[in-house]
Amino acid sequence: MPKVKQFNKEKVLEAASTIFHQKGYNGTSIDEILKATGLSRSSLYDSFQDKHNLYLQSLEFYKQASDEDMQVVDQKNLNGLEKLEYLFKEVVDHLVKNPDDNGCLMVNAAAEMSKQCDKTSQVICNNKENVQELFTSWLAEAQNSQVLKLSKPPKSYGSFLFNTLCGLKVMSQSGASKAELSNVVKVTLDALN
Amino acid sequence: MPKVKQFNKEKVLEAASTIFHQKGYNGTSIDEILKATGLSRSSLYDSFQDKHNLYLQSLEFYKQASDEDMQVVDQKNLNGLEKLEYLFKEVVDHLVKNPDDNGCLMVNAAAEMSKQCDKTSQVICNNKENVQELFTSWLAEAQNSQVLKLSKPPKSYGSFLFNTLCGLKVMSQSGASKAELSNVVKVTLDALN
DNA sequence: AGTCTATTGGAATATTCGTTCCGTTTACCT
DNA sequence: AGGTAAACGGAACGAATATTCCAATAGACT
Repeated sequence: MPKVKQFNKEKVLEAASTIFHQKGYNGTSIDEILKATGLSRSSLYDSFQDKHNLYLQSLEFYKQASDEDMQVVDQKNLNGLEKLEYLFKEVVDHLVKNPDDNGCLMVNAAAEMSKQCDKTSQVICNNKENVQELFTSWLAEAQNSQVLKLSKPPKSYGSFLFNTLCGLKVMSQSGASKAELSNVVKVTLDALN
Repeated sequence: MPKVKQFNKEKVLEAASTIFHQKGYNGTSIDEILKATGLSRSSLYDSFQDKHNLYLQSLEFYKQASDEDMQVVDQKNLNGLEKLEYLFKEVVDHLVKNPDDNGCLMVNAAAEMSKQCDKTSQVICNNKENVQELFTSWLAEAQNSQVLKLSKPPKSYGSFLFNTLCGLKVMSQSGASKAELSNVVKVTLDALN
């Protein structure tokens, strides 16, 4: 075998997803990507084909990472409602503490790319379905264990909660304070009755 | 006086805001703007300074137009809750009927530009405050006329409703159906108790 | 030890980008 | 009617863009 790779694919995708997150697809140049990832120009094209492909892989990486975050919450010893409370609190904290992150890559990708790139919109759509299903399962669990008494099917609230989540990520980009975001979460969770 | 302008500034801003809406700031080239607006290259730079300035003016135009839409709803002979119902129904209808529009320029600008351009984020922030205040006033009216009995201050629900609105515009970009969006609106409005 | 080959650095390319510039046009004013 | 100056059309500019190419490198195999 020849010379061995001097970069770690996961680290590269993490750095790439961070800069795409901050500046968007069209707002990020190859030179910026090279600087952010430490990759050489040739390695980027050899290993990731082109900018667009790297973007898609970065999106998938980001989705996978946030999936894992959610799995961690899911495996905590909490009831469904507590999991929701925990997750939303975590989201608000993260949005407030990392303003440079620029909200949420998935939301930004939906805004910038969903109508321009079918593959991007597929990732976004899959993410939406996954998160909604997880929320729905938490709600069903809370209902089964009599923590909640929902007046509508859990699925209705699942998409409602996902909608709130998307909203939070936009509002954090629109000058909302932590108090405001926390208030939105409170009103949302109080609506589960 | 010299030769008279062959374009209408409002029409130009409308066309420009449409294409920025569809393709974003970085995704739209000057050539595309010229084609969309019918402007000549010189007229664009003579009258709008540069691309960035045209973008800001387009944003303001868009904000003003949506302000006017809201004023129309505000002046209808409806109580506060009915105004909310009417507006949200209108938003969902518009999002579903105009998929090519690409959601909402204000949301897309928040995602793409808020961290890159202070002037953009000011417009976005102003819009947020305006809409929240209007929602809050509708809620207060509904409460005063005993249409609603809110368990929290109207302002709390004002930002909650704005958050839902932002969420809808992201979800419509994420593959949500009209039924799903309508469901979100229903759950949201049912939460006003 | 020497060959092989994936990896790498960086020059080079062709396009596209936003912007400037200038000559021409044309409606208004005196 | 003619001079004036704003508006226009389009060529031209340099900078930045994404991508390709090739020579140099260096680790793994025989």
